[in-house]
Amino acid sequence: MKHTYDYPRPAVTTDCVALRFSAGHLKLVLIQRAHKPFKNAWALPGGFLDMDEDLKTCVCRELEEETGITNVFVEQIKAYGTVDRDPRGRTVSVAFLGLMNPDDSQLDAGDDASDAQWFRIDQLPKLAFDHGQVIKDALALLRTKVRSEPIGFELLPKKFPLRDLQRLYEIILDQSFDKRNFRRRILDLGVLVDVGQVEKNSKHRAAKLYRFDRKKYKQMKKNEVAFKL
Amino acid sequence: MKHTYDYPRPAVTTDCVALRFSAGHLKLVLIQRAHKPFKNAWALPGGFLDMDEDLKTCVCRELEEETGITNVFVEQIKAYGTVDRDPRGRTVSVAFLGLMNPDDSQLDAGDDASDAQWFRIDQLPKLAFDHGQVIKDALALLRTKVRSEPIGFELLPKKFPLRDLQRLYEIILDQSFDKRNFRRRILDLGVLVDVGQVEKNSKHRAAKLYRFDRKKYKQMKKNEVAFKL
DNA sequence: GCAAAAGTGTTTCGGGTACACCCATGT
DNA sequence: ACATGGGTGTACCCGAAACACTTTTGC
Repeated sequence: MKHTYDYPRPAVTTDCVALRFSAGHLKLVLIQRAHKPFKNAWALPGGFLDMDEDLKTCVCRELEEETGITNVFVEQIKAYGTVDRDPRGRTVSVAFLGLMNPDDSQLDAGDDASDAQWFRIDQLPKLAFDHGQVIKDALALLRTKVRSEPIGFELLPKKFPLRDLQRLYEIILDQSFDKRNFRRRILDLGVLVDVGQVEKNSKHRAAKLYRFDRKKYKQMKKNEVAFKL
Repeated sequence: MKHTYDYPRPAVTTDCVALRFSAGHLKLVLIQRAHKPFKNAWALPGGFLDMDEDLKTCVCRELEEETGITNVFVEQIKAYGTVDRDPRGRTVSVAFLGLMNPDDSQLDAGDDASDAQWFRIDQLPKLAFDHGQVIKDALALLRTKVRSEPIGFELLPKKFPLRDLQRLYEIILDQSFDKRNFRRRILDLGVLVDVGQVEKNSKHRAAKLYRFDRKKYKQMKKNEVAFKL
C-alpha cells in the first residue's frame, strides 16, 4: 500500500544510545550494518516511527527488536535533522538515552540483531551516520542529569552496595570521590534505604545493600530540596 | 504535485518559543489561530519542514514569515511526538527556544502574521495543541542554561548596564540577587568589557555600559574555567 | 539641594574538602 | 593470621552570603 501527501515529508526515526554499567565500565550497544551506506560500520539501534506509537514507544520497540533488550529507562536527547545526515533520503531522527539494569542487558540474537554487540564507550568502532555526535550528546546529557537527578540508579540493580554507586559516578563524571564524603553526601540526601541485606559471594567482608527509594525522592522534591551531587 | 511513500510518514514541523526581555518582563510571541482545531486559541509560531533546510533554518524561516522577527538565537528544546497532539494528523514537532535582542523584536504584520502578539510569560492566553507544555519546557531550559552558559546576553542589546543584566537574571530565575555580589560575580568571570560609554536619557546618574566579549568567553572555556552564576 | 539610582569592601558563616584508622569476613 | 575491602568522624579552608554608605547627575 502506498501513502501519498501533497508535500514531501522526511522519514522520522528514533535511535537509542543504550548504556549498561558492568565490570566497572559504561558499555553501549551497537549494531553492525550489513548494507550500504556505511556498510560494516556500526550504528545505534533504531528505526522508523509507526503512525500509532509515541516516540518513546518507538525507541523501546526498536531496541527490543534489534537487541532483545527490554525494560529500559529512556530519556530524549534531541532531534537530529541536518539535510544530508542519511544519504538514502531526508530523515529526522529523535535520539534517546537508554539506561538499564545490568541484569536486564543480555543480548538476544534476533533476526535483526545478529550483529548487536556491547562496546566500552571509550573503545568505540567506526560509526555510521552522525551517530558519533549523538553518542557525545548522550554522554553529555548523562553527565549533566546524573548530578541533578537520580538517574544513576537506572544503571544499577535494585539492590546495590555504595561502592558500586560510587564507581558508577566516578566513571560517568570521570573524577574520583573521597569514600567518606561520597557516602555522607549520598546518604544525607535521604533517598537510599538500607535493605538489611549484604552482598553474596563477597571474597571478603560483605557490603550492605541499599536501594533507591522513589517515594522518598518524590517527597524530597515536594519539599523543594535539591538532589545535587 | 503528489509525493508517495511505501510507508506512512508523520508531518514534521518546528515551533518556536521566541522570547524577548522588555520593560522588566519576559515576553513571548504567539499567533492567534483563525481556523479549527483550536480556533481563536493562541499558538507558537512554526510550520512544516522543507526538504532542503535544516531544523534551525526551518524554525528561523517560519518565525520570520509569521512574525517578521529575524536575527534570533535559537537552541533546540526537544521533539514532541505524541500520537494525538494534532487532531488533523500525525505530526512530530521539533521545538526551539528563541532569544532576541529587544531592539530586533518589532512585530511585522505580514499576511500570516496579522495576529501575532507579545504576551508576558506570566500572563498567557489559552494555548493550542501541547504548546503550554512546550513553553514550560522552554522556560526550564532557559533557567538551566542561563546558569551555565552566557545565553542571557542574547536577550539584551549589545551594550547594556549591569542593572539590566541583573534584572534579567532575577526575572528568569525568579530570585533576587545582592547588587554587590552580583556585580562581583559577573565581572570576575572576565567576559564583560566596559565599553567606555554611559546610558543616554537616564533620569538620574547614568550607568556604565558593558558588552559581552565572546572571544574572552571562548578563551575562558579553553582554560576550562566554568561559567557559573 | 534633593531625589534617584550608580558604584563600591569587608566580615561572617557554612558547606565542601581533605584526611587515617579500625572492623568484619573469607581464605 | 593475614589480606582485602567495608565502614566511620573531625578539622580546616575557601567561597558564598550578608550587609550600608558615598557618589553622581538630572530635575
